[in-house]
Amino acid sequence: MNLPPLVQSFVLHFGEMGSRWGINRTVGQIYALLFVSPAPVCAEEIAESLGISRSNVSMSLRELQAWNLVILKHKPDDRRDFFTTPDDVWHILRTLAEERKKREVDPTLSVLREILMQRPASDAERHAQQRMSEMHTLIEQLTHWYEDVKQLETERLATLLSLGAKVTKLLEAKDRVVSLGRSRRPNPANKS
Amino acid sequence: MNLPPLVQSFVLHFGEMGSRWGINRTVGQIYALLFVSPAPVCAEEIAESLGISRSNVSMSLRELQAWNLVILKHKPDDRRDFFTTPDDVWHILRTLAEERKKREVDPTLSVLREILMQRPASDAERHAQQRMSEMHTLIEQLTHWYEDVKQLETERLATLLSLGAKVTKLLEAKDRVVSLGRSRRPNPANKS
DNA sequence: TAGTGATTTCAGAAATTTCTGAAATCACAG
DNA sequence: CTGTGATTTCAGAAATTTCTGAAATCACTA
Repeated sequence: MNLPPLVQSFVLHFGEMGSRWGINRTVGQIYALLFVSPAPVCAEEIAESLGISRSNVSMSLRELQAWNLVILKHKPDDRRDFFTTPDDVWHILRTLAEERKKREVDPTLSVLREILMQRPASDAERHAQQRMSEMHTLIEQLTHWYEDVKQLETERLATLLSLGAKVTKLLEAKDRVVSLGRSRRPNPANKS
Repeated sequence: MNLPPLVQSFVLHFGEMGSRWGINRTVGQIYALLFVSPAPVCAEEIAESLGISRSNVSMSLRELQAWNLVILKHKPDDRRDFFTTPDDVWHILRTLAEERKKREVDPTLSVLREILMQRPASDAERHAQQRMSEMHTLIEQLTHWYEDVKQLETERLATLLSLGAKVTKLLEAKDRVVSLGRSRRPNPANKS
């Protein structure tokens, strides 16, 4: 591996990190390299920079493409493919979230749903279903929230993020306003 | 493996899923088994139920304990350890988030910070630092948000979740109220 | 203190994943 | 068509991870 030292630390770290997720070392390293490169890089150069075989690069790039994490570029009068990552880190975050959901959450949800359809044949199964149903409910809540907020434009999302828990303050304020409204002009349709 | 069919599907799925995260098949299976079991289970019984060696169970339980995902229980007049998962799925979610952050996010943040302290020795390094700084900023925003909302009680958190993107509506409403207030009683300290 | 049963450790076996080099395929130019 | 260079595929090699059984340790009792 022959890279500027600062880039090398980053690449190596992503390699190690990669294996802590499901992706492997090489894939992580390639991604890191592309992320910090000032211009699109061709496969040959990746292999050289990281000191790995050409074929390994080919397979790892395929993997990254399956994750929608790299972009193909071309230069005029050059048949080779060049690769980059999207510029916008928010965009990258969204892709990552989407892909991980697809791979990790969706299959679990569908298994849970399937199991919950079945009729329990014993107390043990009845209890197990109860637990799975709790899990199912939680995951559904989380994915609904996700589907909802992922529609937001980045700017709004960032605002929301920076507000953090302060939004609850806002909620309280709203509640106060609403109940204030109610006490002045009580709504007979409201049972509480 | 000799389990009620419905439990078995769940356990097998978690095994497969496990390897898609960083944890291995056995750890995933054991966790799933404990999660749906009506009462604490001892190591011997886990080994039997899943058809794996006693020593493998021991090591995997150790791993789960490192993740704070299991609880030890004892029965009177029984020296053996019995294991369960916490009851509350929200609590489990929090633990999971905390541990993954600790293992996946924190080390990355610290590597990024370290690299960003260094003086770039070339244009390539300067550009790389620029990119890493974008990544660093984004991750910091996300972790700040996380540190903030994780303090909320579960009930509030659930409310927030179910609101989803609708909170932005609330923000807009607030903005309207604020600007309304301003136009009627302009604040000279406010430059905009 | 010796004995008993539960648990953990750990070296090596087994399984799985990752990586490579050689061959095949592909896309284009002459 | 034929040649050239880029890319992909894939069988097996290499590396890594997971799993086991035997031995060691531990905690407690008699």
